[in-house]
Amino acid sequence: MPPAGARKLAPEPSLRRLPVYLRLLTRLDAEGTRTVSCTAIGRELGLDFTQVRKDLSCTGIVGTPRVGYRVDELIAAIQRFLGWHRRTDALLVGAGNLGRALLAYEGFAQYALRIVAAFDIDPSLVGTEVAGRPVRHLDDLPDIAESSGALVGILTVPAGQAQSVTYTMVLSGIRAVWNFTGARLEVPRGVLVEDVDLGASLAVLTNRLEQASTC
Amino acid sequence: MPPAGARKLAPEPSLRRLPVYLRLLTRLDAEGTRTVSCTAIGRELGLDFTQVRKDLSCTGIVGTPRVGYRVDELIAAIQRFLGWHRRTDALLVGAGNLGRALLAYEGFAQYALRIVAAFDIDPSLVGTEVAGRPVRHLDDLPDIAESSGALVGILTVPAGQAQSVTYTMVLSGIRAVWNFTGARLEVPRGVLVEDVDLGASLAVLTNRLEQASTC
DNA sequence: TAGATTGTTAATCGATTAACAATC
DNA sequence: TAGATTGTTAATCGATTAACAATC
Repeated sequence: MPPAGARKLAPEPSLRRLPVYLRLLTRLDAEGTRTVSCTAIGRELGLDFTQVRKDLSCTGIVGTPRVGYRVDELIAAIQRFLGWHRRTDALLVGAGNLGRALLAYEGFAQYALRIVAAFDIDPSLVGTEVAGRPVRHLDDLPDIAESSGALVGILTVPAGQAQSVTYTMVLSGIRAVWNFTGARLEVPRGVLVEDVDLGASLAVLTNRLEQASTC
Repeated sequence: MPPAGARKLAPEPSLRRLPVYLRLLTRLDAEGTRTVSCTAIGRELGLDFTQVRKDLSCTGIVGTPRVGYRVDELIAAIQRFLGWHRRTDALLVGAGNLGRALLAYEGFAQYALRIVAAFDIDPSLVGTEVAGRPVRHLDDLPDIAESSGALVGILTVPAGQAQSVTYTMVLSGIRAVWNFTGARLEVPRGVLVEDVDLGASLAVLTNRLEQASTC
C-alpha cells in the first residue's frame, strides 16, 4: 500500500485531458453550476464517463455518490495537480515569429504561466520589447535565469540551434524545456522536455486526408 | 488477406514519428548518406529499432536485408504516405498573434503546406497583408474556399468562436480542420479535426515539474 | 560463408473500457 | 427507499517490445 498522501503518477493521456475538463468546469462555474457528475462531463465532451472518473481521481478529488463533485473543489484540485495554482515563470529563447506570438499570447494567464523575458542573438531584435517583455541578448540568459529563478525555458529557435541553446538553458538552472523546434533534445537526467511538434500534428491530418481521398 | 496494394492504416503514434524520421533522413541525404538501417535510425533518435521498422513499414517501403533502406526512397515513401509529395492548400481563420505567426512561418514549406489566404472580422486587420498573403473578411471565406479548392482550415480564433467558424469552414468545403483553439469541435462525419492544444502540452510539463519539486 | 538486417509473428505492457460493490 | 453516482477492481484493446525465420 502506498503511504498516505502519496501522489499518484498520472498517465500522460490523463494529464493532457485535464485542461479540457478545466475549461468546461470554468464555464460551468461562471454559469453558476455548483456540482457536476462524470456522466455530465463525459456527455458534454464526448468522453467515456469512466475515463473521466479515472482522470479526475488522479488529482485526489473526492466526490459524493449520487451527487458528483463540487465544481469549485474540482477546479482547485486540477489547478493544484497541474501546478497552475501558483505562477510559473518562464524564459523564452528565439524572438522570431513564433516566439513573439507566444510572448503576445494572453491565454497563458489561465495556465499561470508568465514569460518574464525573451532572448535572441539578432541585433535588430535585442533591446526591443514585445508585449511589455524585453528581448535580451542570449548572453544575458544565465544572469536573468538566476535572478528570476525561472524554471521553464520556451524554445522557439531554428531547429539547428535547439541543442546548443538547450545546453545554455540547463546550465543556467532551467529544469523544464518546452520545445517548439521539432528537434530531438538531449538533456541530463532530471531535466524535463515537452515537445510541441507541428509537423507531427500535421502528419496525422494530411495522412488521414490522403487516405480519405484515395479510398 | 487484404487486397494487393491495400493501404495499411497507420497507428497515430507511428504517424507522429514519421516527420521525425524525415528530418533525420533529409539531413543524412544532404550529408551524402545513401543507405540507412533501422538500427542506425533508432540509435540516432533514441528509439527502439523494431519500432522504427514497424513505423517505416506503414509507408510501404521495402528494404534490403543486411543493407537497410535507400535514403532517397525512404524520404519519398514517407512524403508520399503523409501526402507531402504534393502541395496542400489551406485557409487560415483568425489573424491574431498566433495566426500571423503561422502565416509568417517558413517551415510549412517542408510539409508542402501553403496558406493561400487569411480571414478575420477585425476591420483593422481586413485588407492588410501578412507575409504576402491577404487578410480577407470572414464573409469572403466561402468564395475563396471554392475558387482555391483548399481542403484544410487552420483555426486560430478565440475559443468562443471556434465552433461557429468551423461550421462556416465545413459548409465551404473544408475537409480537415487544424485546431489551435483548445475548444472541442463538433464536425460532420468525414470531416477531420486535429488539435494542437498548448494547454494539454503545458499540463504535462508543469505537473511533472510539480511532482519533481515536491518529492 | 557468416552475420547483420529485414519482415513478420508472438509476448508484454499500459491505457481504455467494463463490471460491480459501496454510498448518499 | 430506490436509484444515480462514486471508487475500485477486472477485462479488453491497442501499441510497444521481443523473438525468430528469411535473406542478401
